[in-house]
Amino acid sequence: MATSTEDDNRESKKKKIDGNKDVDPQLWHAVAGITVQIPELNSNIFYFPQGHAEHAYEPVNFPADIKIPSEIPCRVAAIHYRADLDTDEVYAKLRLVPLHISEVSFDDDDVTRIDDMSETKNKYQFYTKTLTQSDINGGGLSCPRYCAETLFPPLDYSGTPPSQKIYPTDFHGETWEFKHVYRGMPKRHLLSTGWRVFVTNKLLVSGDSLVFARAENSDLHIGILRSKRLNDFGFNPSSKSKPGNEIGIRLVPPHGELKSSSGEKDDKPQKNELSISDKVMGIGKVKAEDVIEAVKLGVNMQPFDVVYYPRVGTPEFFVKTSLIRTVLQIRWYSGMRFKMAFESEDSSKINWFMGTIASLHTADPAWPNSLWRLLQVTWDKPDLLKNTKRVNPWQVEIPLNTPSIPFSCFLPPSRKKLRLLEYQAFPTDDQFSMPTFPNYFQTPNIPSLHLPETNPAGMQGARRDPFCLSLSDFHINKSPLGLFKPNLQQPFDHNATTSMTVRSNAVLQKANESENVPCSPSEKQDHANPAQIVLFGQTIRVDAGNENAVNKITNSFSNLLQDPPKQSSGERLECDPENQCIKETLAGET
Amino acid sequence: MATSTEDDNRESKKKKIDGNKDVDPQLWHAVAGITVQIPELNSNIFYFPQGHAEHAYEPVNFPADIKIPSEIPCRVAAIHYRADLDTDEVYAKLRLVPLHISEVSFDDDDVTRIDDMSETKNKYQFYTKTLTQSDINGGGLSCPRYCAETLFPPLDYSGTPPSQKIYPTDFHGETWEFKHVYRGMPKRHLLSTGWRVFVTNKLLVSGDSLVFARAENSDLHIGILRSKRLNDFGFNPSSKSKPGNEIGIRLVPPHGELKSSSGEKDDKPQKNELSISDKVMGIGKVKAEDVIEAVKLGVNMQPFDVVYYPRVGTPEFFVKTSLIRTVLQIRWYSGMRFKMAFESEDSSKINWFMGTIASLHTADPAWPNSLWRLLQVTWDKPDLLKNTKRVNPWQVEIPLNTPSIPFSCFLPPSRKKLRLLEYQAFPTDDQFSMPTFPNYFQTPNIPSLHLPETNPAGMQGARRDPFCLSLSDFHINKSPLGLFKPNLQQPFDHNATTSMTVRSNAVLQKANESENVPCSPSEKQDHANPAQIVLFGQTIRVDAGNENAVNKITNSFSNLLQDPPKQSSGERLECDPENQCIKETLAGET
DNA sequence: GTGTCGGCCCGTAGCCGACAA
DNA sequence: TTGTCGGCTACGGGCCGACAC
Repeated sequence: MATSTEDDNRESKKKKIDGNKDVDPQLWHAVAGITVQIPELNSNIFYFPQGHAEHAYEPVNFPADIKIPSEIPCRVAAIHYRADLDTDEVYAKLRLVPLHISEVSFDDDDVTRIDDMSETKNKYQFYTKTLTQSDINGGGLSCPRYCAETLFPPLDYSGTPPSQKIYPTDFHGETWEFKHVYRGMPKRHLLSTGWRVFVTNKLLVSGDSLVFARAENSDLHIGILRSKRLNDFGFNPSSKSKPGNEIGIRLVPPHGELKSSSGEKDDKPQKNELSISDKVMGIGKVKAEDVIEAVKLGVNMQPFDVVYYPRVGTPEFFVKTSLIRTVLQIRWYSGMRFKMAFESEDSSKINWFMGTIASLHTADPAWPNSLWRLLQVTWDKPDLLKNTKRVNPWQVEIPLNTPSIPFSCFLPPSRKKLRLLEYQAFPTDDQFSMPTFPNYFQTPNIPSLHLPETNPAGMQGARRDPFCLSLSDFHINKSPLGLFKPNLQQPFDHNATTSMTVRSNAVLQKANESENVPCSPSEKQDHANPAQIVLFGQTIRVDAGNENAVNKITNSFSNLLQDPPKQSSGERLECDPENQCIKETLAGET
Repeated sequence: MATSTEDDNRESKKKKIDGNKDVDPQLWHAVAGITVQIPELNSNIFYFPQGHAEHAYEPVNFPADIKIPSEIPCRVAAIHYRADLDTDEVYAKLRLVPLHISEVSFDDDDVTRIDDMSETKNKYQFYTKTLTQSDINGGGLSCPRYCAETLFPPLDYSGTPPSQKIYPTDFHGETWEFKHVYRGMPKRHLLSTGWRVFVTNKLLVSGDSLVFARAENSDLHIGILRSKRLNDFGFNPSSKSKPGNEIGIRLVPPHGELKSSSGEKDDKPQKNELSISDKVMGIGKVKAEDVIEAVKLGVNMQPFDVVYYPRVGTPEFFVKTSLIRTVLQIRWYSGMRFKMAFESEDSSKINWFMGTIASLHTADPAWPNSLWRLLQVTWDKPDLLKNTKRVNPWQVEIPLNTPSIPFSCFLPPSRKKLRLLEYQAFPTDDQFSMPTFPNYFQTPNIPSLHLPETNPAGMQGARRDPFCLSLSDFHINKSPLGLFKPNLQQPFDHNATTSMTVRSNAVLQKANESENVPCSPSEKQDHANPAQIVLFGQTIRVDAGNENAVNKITNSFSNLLQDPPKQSSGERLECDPENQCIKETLAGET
């Protein structure tokens, strides 16, 4: 439908008919946002009804007659990566299969991986351009040389001016036609004819980003990454979310089909009119009844589907079990310093914001034991984040060398085991004992955890601690946006913050080792011989690239429960961030 | 919002905020369609769940666990006349209060009328223009001289060319600005600047009608009457309703907000794109759950609200009790000739179609005793009405002198009472004995009816029977569209059809007496002294203008039950159509 | 190398009278 | 009297190089 010339017989049109087809996961992630992570197929997660409810566009009144747990352990049975037919907004549809407590694994490597290697491969070359005012209002798109020369088909420069047609396809398989011309003085690459149609059709505004992706077969794809101006919970200073709503959820009626400005009822163009970004960002996308239906099925141990729109901005409501385990291994206290990642305004990089935990309160009295938005926080720059008052513990990172930590949480390495009693002697009365999750950890196959501590002294002052993997590493390695790398490699000031990660590092398994700089950047690993380990009676195959993850888990447990498992690469031991950073356990030793 | 000049301080904008306010009933009726009638406030009606379900845009699955009657008697406790904020489509919201059988009145005059007189007054002058292709595609609206000179503010003809701005307000209170210019050779009135904006905004197409209304204070109003091209149940030959659906209900998903053509995803204008008329007409507007909710409340004798979009085209699902009584007094049989009113394609007049009752079958086996769409019919011109197979008995009129009536249903006047037994001897095996409604009629205050017959011999061949009021009269008198009168006065060929009305004539109370030609057109009535009558132990005040209705009812019953009530104007007695036309009763005499 | 600006050109929306039914 | 048509015109979309950061 976008290609209007008659001489081409490329397939256009018709694609909209066959409903919503899946988008390539790499393309999907390229526009989902740099902070978005979707659990692996078959991995175990905790599903949070509260978090799901935040994704609804209307208030969710959970039925009072059934007891709804604050979280439901599930297996991820299916993942569909898709794009909204109206807005192009990406979303993921996950099928979750509730698990009995006895079935829950907190180990990332219990996942049966299907085609892990194929996912690892970078099938695309990406370029992301944030649209300027001139791109929108002017006659065409000013296309950076790198994008034109690297991703577009080779241009015959003999023309006057040199020009060609390019035919990228959007996430629905629709093909668009643009005139690509090299002209001006000095010469530059422009997309002229066809660009206006695209802007109008996709309702682009300046600040939105365009993602070009060139597949291996030279096919060109085009995706849209809407501006996060009005993003999650008032990150933006001009946020319109109502004051007084501590969590900052905006409840608005669902927006219907998109209308272009020219289709508005008003005859004057309205400057205050909401753009599509406003409609996409910060607004829940699912129906309250869908949330309730999902919860009901989950409570009854029935499989259920959830739809997750990452650009809505509220956190994921499914969290890997391993990450929850990590969270539970941290002693949280009020006054604790942390940093948290936010997508930058042009969505191209991550901004880190420092804050302090003000208190630990459950967000909703209906779930007195929930981890959801457990942390009530204050920010060092409160004006920028004034509507973000509560965050999830798995969203934050704990910098190690922040001076404001009231007393060291890192105990000497000799003290291998701590009793709960000792924690209760801590002076901080906001100290939080996880109320529900110990139930999971006290099941037979997940014994109470007592993790080892190491001496953090050696880490102090390190410019980049080789023993500690940070969220920034995680994102560098995970992102298929290779072109973002220059930005991502300086996500925060390493002079000031050496980090203890809270987020799951299991994604490291997908990392390209050459980018896995913290340990031994120049050292190539042996991919030939996957090792096996035995953990809790389970045989786990250690794929190349998975060793880190396995090591982390096994190290975490090994000091407590059994002999150190076989190490496929011994030098990796000290690279384990959890071994380094997670020091405590909550349940008493059995 | 429509008024864009700065020099005016009329209120514009802002009106959309305060939700949906009521529209003046006269304005409302002007665009609801010429055949639409809404019962009076406080009148008694029967609510038909089946009919309500036809107004849903999705299949209605009534709960199987509760017994749902085919009709529920109700009092009309509130009426809101409104216009859809998106489409300008008019709709009525009625609050219905279920009645116990003992409370049901079949008498139009049990209604407590509030401000009857104010409603009677014609507060507006109307003009309706059906839009031509030139009006839509050309630069402006060709405005008939009558409309411009009668409804618009007086134009100063000294200009070159003479022109002014006019500021009509639509049904939402939004004001629009049009340049009204008198130019061309020969001179004519045109709306130029501003017209295009209105067409685009309201998504008008040729065939739609524009209703101008000038209020007494000279305020100008503008309403939209969408084309009925795709109207009720395939009246139009090009109807897109699916074959095989006998009733012809189209079940389509709800349409979202309107999109103008320019807002469509496709960059090419699509000729096959549905216009707003297609979206408005022939498509249910209410949710299935709303229907079910209404029915549930009704069954439990709780008040409930219903929303009725007259332009959807399926019949009203609330019918005055008096009309139902009339229906029950007619002996229906297969082979019976009838005529039925349909709105003409340009909505300006009524077309009458002749047909024959094929059989009497309940439309849905779930309601074996329902009157809803009881009549299965064949049409004299079946190609035009091929999807209208079933109609409600109260929708039709029975012409008296049609030769195809197999035998006279009008018995001699001396036979004042008939026994059911006699009917059962009739040869027509499709003869129908009303299965449920006798329950209502056998209640103490509505005794079994035995209505008088009069000799129809005198009526045969009458050019216009003074004793029989037809549907056409009804519409002439009811319609506030005074300008339609020239069309309406010849709704069908009086040489061929003298009619026995089936439709309620209670609306006569609103009639302007000077238009009430059948009886004594030149005679003015005495408005000074409202009379009272006693009927079934109830004192009924006979307002001026209500006498006809009261007379009809009282005459109908008087011969059976008690002494003739006081006649406020004796010469009106023979004017009663029911006295003339309703001949039979179904229940045996008690 | 690329964002922004002003100019120019061309397509078309919109207004017009001519003409005919 | 008013529907339709073709022409004219003014406006703005869209493409251009100049220029500056």
